[in-house]
Amino acid sequence: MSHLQGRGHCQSCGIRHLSIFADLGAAQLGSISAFHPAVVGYDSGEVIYHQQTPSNNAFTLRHGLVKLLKVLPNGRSHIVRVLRRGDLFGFDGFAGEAYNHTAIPMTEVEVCRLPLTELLDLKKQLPEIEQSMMIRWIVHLREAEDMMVELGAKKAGERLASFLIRWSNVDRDAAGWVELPLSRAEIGELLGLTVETVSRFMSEWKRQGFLQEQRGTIRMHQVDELRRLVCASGSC
Amino acid sequence: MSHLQGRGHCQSCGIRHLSIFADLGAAQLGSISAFHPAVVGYDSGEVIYHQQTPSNNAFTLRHGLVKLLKVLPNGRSHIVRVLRRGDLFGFDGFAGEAYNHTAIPMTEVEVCRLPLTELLDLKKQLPEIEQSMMIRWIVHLREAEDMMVELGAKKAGERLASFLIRWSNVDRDAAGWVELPLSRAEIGELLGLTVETVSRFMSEWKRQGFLQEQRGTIRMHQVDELRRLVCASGSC
DNA sequence: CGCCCCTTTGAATTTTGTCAAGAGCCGTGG
DNA sequence: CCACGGCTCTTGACAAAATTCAAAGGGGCG
Repeated sequence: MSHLQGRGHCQSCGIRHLSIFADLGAAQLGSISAFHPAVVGYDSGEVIYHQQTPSNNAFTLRHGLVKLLKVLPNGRSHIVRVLRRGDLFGFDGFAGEAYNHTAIPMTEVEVCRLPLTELLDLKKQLPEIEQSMMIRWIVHLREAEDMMVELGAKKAGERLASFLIRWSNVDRDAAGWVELPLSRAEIGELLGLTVETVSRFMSEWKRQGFLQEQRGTIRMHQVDELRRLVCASGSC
Repeated sequence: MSHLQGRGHCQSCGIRHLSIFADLGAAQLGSISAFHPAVVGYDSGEVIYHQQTPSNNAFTLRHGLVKLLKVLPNGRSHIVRVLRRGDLFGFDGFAGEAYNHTAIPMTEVEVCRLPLTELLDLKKQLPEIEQSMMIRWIVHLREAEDMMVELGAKKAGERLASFLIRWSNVDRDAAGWVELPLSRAEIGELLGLTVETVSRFMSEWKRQGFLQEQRGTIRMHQVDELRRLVCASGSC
């Protein structure tokens, strides 16, 4: 069950450097000292907010992973984005709109709940926050464009390969292992494929030695091989 | 060939009400009186800017249609968005990034070329502009999310149908006709389909009387029929 | 241990893409 | 004015890709 964990102190927050408050100087830090967003914990699979529900709060992800997904009336669903530490989400209310997607943790998570009215005030007062949010929007837009190309112009193997390559470029440990806490079904929902298709390619690549996997952790053994094989002729 | 048509006067601009300057009050209009963006004309098929090129100008589309597309190294390409009158585009430079896509007119067009440095100043001075740009980014992000669902979770017929339905909901004349200045190939690039697939569905629907077409203009004769047929079980 | 969920794999089927050819349309230049 | 070349669009036949259906294997957890 979700539970309030208390009030956050943005100034001393451990992930402030990843948040929209990252660029505040010492002088501006005082301005946010009165801002104590609720820190809320959620279990994997709970709903942080639901699509088409009024958007009154934005959130910053403190740790864990969150998926943003859209569900069609017929039950099919598509994951629109996977969020990481420091990501801001749920700000549709800034444009006067309801949430456009549903936010669900894929692991245990902790988020800061930021009331939009307060956040709007802060944003107006502090140009650094303004700027930081603008950059995030532009970057997300770019990522969304890139994802549309993945979905629209590439085939299954290419999509999966470039997803894995992208994924394994962050948080990879010294030995090259990366946590991949997505089920085959979730990878499918993200890439517009079925579970079976994802599974087939993964198995094939494991057989060929391009990829290793151990309980939710993968290692790209031969990124170049995989890239060459699947992204041949410049599709990745 | 593209050609400079002179300097624009934002205050009296005919499409100001559609632009990021729409919400300025009489008082603020003076602030932009010194801002005279170049007005530039382009022919269909020219390049306004090219992906991976430094982004120093944003643009506002005055009339005509522009497609934003991404080309993969292997030549495959995908249309990421189709712009209409009043749309702002090419602002990647705000995030310090090169253009993420290529902008090409699909008709003769006229744009205002807005130097990012000047636009940034205006944005800082006038909260209305700030606000207006923020809302646009959020809305684009929502549209991008919706498009990802189209591409990832729907099949050919469903994508095409919902595209046509969306398209015909704007600029439809009294008799129900809408200009559709996209070739089958372009519709395909937008929806992640081949020319042939698009053509097959269109022909089929014309045969069935759901759709009429005359030299670049279409009419959805029985939107409900089409919706029922193709979007059965709630996919649209 | 047994249950449940996730994954894998196979086989059949559907969907979409590919290739090829012909039809329609339009503008150019003879 | 008409013929020609270069387009886009359409259509068919076939191939490839991906989904669907079905069944079995595996691992974690109560």
